Amino acid sequence: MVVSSVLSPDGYAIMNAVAASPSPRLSAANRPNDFHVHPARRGAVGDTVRRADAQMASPVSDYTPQAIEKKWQRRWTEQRVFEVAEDPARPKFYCLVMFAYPSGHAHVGHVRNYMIGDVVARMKRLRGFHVMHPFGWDSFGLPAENAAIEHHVHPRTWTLDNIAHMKGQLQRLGISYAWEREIATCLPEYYRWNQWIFLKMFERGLAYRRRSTVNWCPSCQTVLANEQVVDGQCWRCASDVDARALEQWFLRITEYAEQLLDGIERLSDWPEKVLTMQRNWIGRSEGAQVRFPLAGAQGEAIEVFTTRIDTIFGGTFVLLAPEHELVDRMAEASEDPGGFRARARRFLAQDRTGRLTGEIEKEGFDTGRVATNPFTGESVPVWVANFVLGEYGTGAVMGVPAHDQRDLEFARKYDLPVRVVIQPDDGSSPLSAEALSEAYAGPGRLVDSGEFSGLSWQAALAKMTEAAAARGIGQGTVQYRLRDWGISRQRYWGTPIPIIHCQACGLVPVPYEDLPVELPDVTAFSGQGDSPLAQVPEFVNTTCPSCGGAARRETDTMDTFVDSSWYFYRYCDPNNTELPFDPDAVRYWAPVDFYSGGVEHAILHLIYSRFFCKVLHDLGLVEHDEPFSRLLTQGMVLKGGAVMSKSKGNVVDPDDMMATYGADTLRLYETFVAPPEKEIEWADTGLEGSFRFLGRVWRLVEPLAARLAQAPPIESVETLDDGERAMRRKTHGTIKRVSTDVYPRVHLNTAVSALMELVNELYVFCDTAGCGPGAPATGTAGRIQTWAVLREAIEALVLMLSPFTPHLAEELWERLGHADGLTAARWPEFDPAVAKAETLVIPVQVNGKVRARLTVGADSDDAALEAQALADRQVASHLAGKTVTKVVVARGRLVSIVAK
RNA sequence: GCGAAAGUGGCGGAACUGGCAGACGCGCCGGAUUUAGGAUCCGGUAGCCGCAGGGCUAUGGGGGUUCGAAUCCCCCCUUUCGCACCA
Repeated sequence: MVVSSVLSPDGYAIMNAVAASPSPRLSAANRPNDFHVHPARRGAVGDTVRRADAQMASPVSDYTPQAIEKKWQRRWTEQRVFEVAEDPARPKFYCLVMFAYPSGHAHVGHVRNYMIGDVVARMKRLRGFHVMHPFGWDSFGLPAENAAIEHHVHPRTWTLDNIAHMKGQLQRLGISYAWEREIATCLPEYYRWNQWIFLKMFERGLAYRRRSTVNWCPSCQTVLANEQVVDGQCWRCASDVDARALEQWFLRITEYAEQLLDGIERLSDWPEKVLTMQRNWIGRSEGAQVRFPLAGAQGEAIEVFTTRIDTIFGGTFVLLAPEHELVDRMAEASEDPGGFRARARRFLAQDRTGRLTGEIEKEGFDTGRVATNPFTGESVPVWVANFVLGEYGTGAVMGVPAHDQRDLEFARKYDLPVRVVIQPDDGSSPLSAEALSEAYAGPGRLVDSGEFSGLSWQAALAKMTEAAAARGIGQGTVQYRLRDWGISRQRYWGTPIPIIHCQACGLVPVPYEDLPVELPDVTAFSGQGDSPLAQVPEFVNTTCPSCGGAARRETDTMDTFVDSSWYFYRYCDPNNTELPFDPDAVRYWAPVDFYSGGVEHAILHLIYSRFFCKVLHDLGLVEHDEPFSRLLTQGMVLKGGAVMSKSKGNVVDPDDMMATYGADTLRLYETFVAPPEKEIEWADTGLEGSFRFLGRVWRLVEPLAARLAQAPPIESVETLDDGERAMRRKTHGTIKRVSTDVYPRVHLNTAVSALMELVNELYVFCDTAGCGPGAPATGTAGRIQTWAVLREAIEALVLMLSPFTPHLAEELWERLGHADGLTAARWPEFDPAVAKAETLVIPVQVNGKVRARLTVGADSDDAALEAQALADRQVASHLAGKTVTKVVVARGRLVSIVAK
């Protein structure tokens, strides 16, 4: 699906939106003219050049980025240089940046994101890889719907206009995207495959329905997203928000909990930080489920989950979550069912808001029922407690106040018994239940625990779990913090869930051939009442595909995280009308080799994508089992200490920067200012420095370009003088550094600084060698090889600069006589023989302090170095009156002398 | 509270496997050029002492390992991020 060729259902031509002219700010008519900062070129390369300048009287072009950038962007588009198709003969590289939510305008924070990907993609391309670098739009979601409600603009119009504008911005930045693979998740050509995958999951029992609570505004009669709840109140009408239980759709991600956890071990190229966050999110804990028989209820028992079965003899009460299914039945059987329920309900409400605000006082009430601790045989009271969670474990816990802080606080508050069953065995004084002010959760030995007394707590864990199983009162089990993924949204701007509700047949999947279930064209968005889709009778009323009777469509739409959980596969085959993607195309491109994006997606997006990958793997559609080989989480761009956002009004627009300095300067600055992972505080002042550098490159290369294009190749090393060999050494040293800094290290800032060093050295070289534009072909030194050396250095410079500043590089490359552009060029080859130093400067330490530096031949042996160091005048003066006890020679690096 | 990452000049940052701390850039100072400003080119720029050769002190603080520590180990402080009644 190519966005620019698609007509949306309401006839809105996306093509028009996408092809809209660039921002008026940049149109030729009103572009600021005062940009011209180089009225004349003076003294670029020292005196020689100035003299030459005067002789030649040739007009010298200034660096005028806007003209250059426009020229090359047009050429790249016309020649479709970034388009790629599968080619098994060439090594592939899939370079991905997180796609964008089309919020309206890109800001310099987005630019930084996309620049990291573009530098890597462009460099890999030059290194001979077949690079796919796609882009697209995560274009469903709440903001479009909010815009519809507030400004009466259709979400589709709002979204597509934003896409058009942002696409223009990205194109003006010269990012090397394979635009022919562009996708937008809000188009039926995309979202039908969300529906397809959903149906596959439904067939496998991975998509299911159950009751779950949502935020409900009683006044607007509508469901609210968390972000629409402000201080517990509706964002629109300020009514207090309620909890309401609805039947909702879930994806059974918990089925993959173990696989998702195991996979983390193999993600060696992900940041440790992200892996830790994912591990915690999955939250595996091993423990046991134990049944506490409920008195007065034939055969019924309360099942509790515990990670500390070793403390069970100290379990003096049982706590139920307010949402526990027993609570309702206990209320029914109690003397005052109404009061009972009211107390439980109060906790439920409190729990929701408590989660949003932070702290809640621990509270509970006695159900009046008792259960039996199956290990002690004692009767223990059953309470309902607000801090026990229905969704974790079994929704019930045993209260062990001596060894759990929350239980202790609870027991003290309600005067429940406390019993110490673990005594520390590190020699500290024994614990007593009465004096206990803090629960003891540390190691120790069991006491007052019947036959288990005397065991270490770890031994007891195993023994007692075994015992529970043997006696039929429990078993060892594993719990996850991870919960199933609720994907139902009572929203318009999302993927309709392809299910039909039939009175007779129940939940009936929409047949595959009827996909997509398209969004109806709702025009009025009030933000009130039922799900918007439920208000469209033509959409809702349908016939059952199974029995042909009257039926209703599901009116929930999908969470937008579904869209983003597999989009990277769609890029591999964006026009497929038979399947979400051709497995062969994905086999060639996937997994993603390099994925870069914001750390804010470290958990949800990345874990959902990993989940989808594993499901698609089980469906036989993909072969690999992890979607992203390498992940880089890039730092945010702050302004005034805050993330840029429209609401904060601290957005820096890249168009403003481009108008003043050009895209290349902005690109260079954002990669040079800090390492990619680090967050940065935006400051305009640094841009000047980057602009200055590019001007310096231009003034170095452009006047010499025509001459260099005629320069011969380097003949032989013997013909070069010291300065020329030194220049080549610098050139190849820089090639080595930049080659590894850009990838795999992705230390883009140090790559740029290496290039700056090269330019500095080139200026000095030109000055001393007399290589001005007016110099004779043989150079002032009469050496034709000088030009050969210079050509090698400057071509390497231009090539290595090209991932960062592609427009400038293309222009200079062309002027250097390469008519076929950088697309046909190859990354410069590093030659270790050339880079090898002829002499080394070796520091000499005496008792750990540098006292001298020796200039020695690169192949001096250790004995010679040691002798030379000891003979040094400075060293000798520091050794006077002392005895040398030890000399360490680190070959090629340093001599360290120890003396007393 | 738990987990993770990070603390280096006036500022952004560099130092790859333990081997010359401060690359590169910003800013600032000086010089050249210029009628002037701007731009450009050249030089200087961690602190302290010294006329100088040179010396001393410095990578959040304190200990340790080592011939040698920004880097490794222990303790502490600070900051940022993530999760948080998870049984």
